[in-house]
Amino acid sequence: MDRFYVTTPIYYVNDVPHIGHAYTTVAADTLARWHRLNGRKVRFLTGTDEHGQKVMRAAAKAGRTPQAHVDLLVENFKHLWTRLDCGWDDFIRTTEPRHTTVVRGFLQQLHDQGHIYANDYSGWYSTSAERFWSTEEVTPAGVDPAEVAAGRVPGVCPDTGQAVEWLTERNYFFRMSAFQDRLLAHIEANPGCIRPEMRRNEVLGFLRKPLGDLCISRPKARLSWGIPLPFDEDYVTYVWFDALTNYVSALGDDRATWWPADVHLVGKDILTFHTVYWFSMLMALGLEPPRCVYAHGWWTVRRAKMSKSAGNMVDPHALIDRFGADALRYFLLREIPFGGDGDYSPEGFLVRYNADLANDLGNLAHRSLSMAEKWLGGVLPAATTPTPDDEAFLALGARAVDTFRAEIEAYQFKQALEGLWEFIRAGNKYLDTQAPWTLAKHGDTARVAAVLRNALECVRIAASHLACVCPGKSAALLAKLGLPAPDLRVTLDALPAGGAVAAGDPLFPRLEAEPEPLPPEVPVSESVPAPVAAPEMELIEYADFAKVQLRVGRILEAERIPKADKLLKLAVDVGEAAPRTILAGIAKAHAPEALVGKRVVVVVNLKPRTMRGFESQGMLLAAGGEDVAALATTLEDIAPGTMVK
RNA sequence: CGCGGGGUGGAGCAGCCAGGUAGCUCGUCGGGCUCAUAACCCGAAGGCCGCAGGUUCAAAUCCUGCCCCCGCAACCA
Repeated sequence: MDRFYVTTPIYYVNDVPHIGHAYTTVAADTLARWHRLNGRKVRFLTGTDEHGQKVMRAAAKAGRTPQAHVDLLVENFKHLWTRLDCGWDDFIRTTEPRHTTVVRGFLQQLHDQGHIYANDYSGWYSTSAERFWSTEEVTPAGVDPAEVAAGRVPGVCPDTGQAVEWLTERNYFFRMSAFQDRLLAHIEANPGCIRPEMRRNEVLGFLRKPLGDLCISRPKARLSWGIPLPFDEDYVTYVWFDALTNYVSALGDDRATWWPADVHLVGKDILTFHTVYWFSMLMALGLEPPRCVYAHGWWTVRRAKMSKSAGNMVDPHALIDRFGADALRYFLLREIPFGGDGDYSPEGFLVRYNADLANDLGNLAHRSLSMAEKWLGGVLPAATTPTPDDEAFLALGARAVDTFRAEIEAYQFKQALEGLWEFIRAGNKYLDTQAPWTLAKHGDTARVAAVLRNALECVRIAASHLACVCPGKSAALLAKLGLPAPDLRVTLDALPAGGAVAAGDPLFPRLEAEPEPLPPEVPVSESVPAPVAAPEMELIEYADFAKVQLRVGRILEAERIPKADKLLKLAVDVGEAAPRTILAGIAKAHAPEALVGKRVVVVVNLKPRTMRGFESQGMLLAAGGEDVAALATTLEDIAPGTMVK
């Protein structure tokens, strides 16, 4: 098995790349570099997912054709990967003919083999959300779904709150259910095929429930920007069927060489698609499932979820600007266990950078090289017979390298780097113990040479192994040692005697915290060349606004609702005979008792809606996103019921 | 009882599956060194391993119950 095929997901081209995208890609690139270093044939695939409604809308707003639009946007990703030193072997775009041809071929094959059937699908369709919902999903809380099914109570879209209509639509389905048993058997027989183990258990749990068939078509009338079905041009291919196929379509004629993939790296959010859907698709097509799907965790920012609305997306470009690509790559892989969630903060980044890169590694390299310049004239001495101390030092190196090798091949980057750093720290300790500066004073030039040479071999071993994690700095460091390429051998006689070495500037200069907060929470980097479509604002007439009736209200009572984290039940005086019952999703930001007596602004002519068994007779105005609902109020104390306009 | 993850010295984590001296990084304090990027090396302080029971010669580790936190789901008109 001397080949290694690693993939990232294809990223949705309409997204602005953030630290999460960078994470997966850096991990994949590191694996690719590592296996290449070890002489294996490697193929590293990444790419972009370019179909779908969002792209079409964004293109329309920008006044471009969808294709022209994605041609522009794809550069966002390529540019970032280039800056991050991520050297893909292949970059697949789902709009390329080499991809669409394979998708259509797969669909035709499954169709011919009877794995695809047409069926009328009936369900509640929400025009606003552009999707179907089940009866349970559109049933207002506290209502018997049977009432909705019978048409006595109108259903509402859970996403948009708009009305839904019962629609019957002909669609094509993949008989995924037929593969349930085989899927289960495969995953049980191959413990390593879904990792970490926790994720595998999740999938197994999912597969123990009845598995439905997969709708793999969308009527063109609703969605035109996609790959037409080969056997019915009135439909386009479901986005996941399209997207997942990329891992095979990118191989072209080399499929026999590279399939099955050694590992698909994915985020935990798309695990089901990459296991249940993808495995069963491959089984139906007569292809092997990938050897491993590895689901990693998510990054939070200062313990908060990263989201566009919170405006805390971490922009990799800003971090590269300040710390360099290699430091970012190191941080991503070293900071958190691969598989778990992790937290990013500028302070944490700085600590990691200074402690590991500047102090441990950078300083070891710099002090060793400086001493070599000072006492050896910058010339590498010949290797000598190691003393017991030297042997012990080398043994630590061997152990560190063993750990590094084993852990990285098990996708445990954090542990791999921790292992390597034990040797780097040991290098600093070795220098302190051997104290070449004292030896130099006593004129023991032979031992000074031997000690410094050994320290430089340690630097060489560390730098060589880091070639996969920090390719730029690794090359720079090896160049200081006079080496043109990494040399992974764990010996004390690898460096060529007589070679010139020079300290030069520190590799990772120590950085102080900036007085102003570090800048990585910029929403969109200016260094991204491609434009991002500006949000287009629809203008309305005054008459439209006048339809909304607002009044000042005073909160009389407020209480939590059982089993609802976000919902508060309020009694609000809006100047009417009786107070209104209003449900508001503000429980995260406001304690009920603190709300009583407060003035709020209420929409009084909104259709009542039942949630959690209570009818809400209005809506409070509030600023902010999900968890930061700042309630709107009036500056002056004014009587409940007063109109607001 | 919706699903899952987690509670270990000031911070972040490992150890738990295969019970038996509680380990690492950062921080703090003291010392050393002076080759080096105020870096490096040594030492110390600091933990009843969420709570309560149980099994055992022995529990952070196994079992039971409870409490708390975080995701997802539900829920934000």
